[in-house]
Amino acid sequence: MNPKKLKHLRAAGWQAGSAKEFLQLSEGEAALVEIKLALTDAVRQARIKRKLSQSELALRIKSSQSRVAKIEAGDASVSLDLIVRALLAAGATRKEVQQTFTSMLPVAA
Amino acid sequence: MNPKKLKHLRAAGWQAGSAKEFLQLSEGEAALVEIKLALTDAVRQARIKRKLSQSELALRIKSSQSRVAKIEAGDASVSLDLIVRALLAAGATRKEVQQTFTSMLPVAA
DNA sequence: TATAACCATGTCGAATATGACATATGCTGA
DNA sequence: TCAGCATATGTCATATTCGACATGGTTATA
Repeated sequence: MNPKKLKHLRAAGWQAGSAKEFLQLSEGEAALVEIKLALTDAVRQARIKRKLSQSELALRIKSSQSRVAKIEAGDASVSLDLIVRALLAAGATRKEVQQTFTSMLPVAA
Repeated sequence: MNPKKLKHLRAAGWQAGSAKEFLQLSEGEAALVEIKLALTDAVRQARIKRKLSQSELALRIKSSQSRVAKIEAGDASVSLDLIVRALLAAGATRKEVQQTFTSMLPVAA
């Protein structure tokens, strides 16, 4: 399975359920991917809202422009830790992070 | 200060003995730590609620009992990715996680 | 006591994520 | 046209995180 295809699948309009089936992800894995995507979208939105460049955001999290680009591109090599650090550094409040995160969780088990 | 949280902070690599050093945490770093703590608490609560042992949960995420113990202990070597995988595998619902967040001390921003 | 189930903690080689760097593309204003 | 800035993408040595294992503590049941 090639995780990099995820971005292209999404761009092509694939929905979560079908992408999950196509990539043969387990329920938990699929949910984690969806959570990550929601948070990476939030990173880009927060960064642009604050008129920060990727380089400026990279400085705040002591990382590099290329890695910020990978965060926003949904690159498979990026950890959830780094995504959340970037989101907070982009000015999102912890409450916003919590809401973005929990909104992606299942309503019932 | 809550001794359990103290332990978690120390495990996360911070010296929680002095307020001076505590203040050297950036807003984002502090927020990330608190988010992680809330989620590790949620993992344990969800696991126990469903009467799973650490070994059984470990099986579900293809990990080991020792790593599940470290997740729940807030060990610094555990990634946010793994915490969330465990949370999902433990069958946590949106409401449960929201309640775990809410049970934390309210923090401005 | 003893046996078993469960959990905590330390260690270690292997696997994965990291920042840095090079370089390409695209866009905008002089 | 072109210079400059922002962003995208690939590579790589290093740092971090991983599962696995060993081991000890606690509790319950016989």
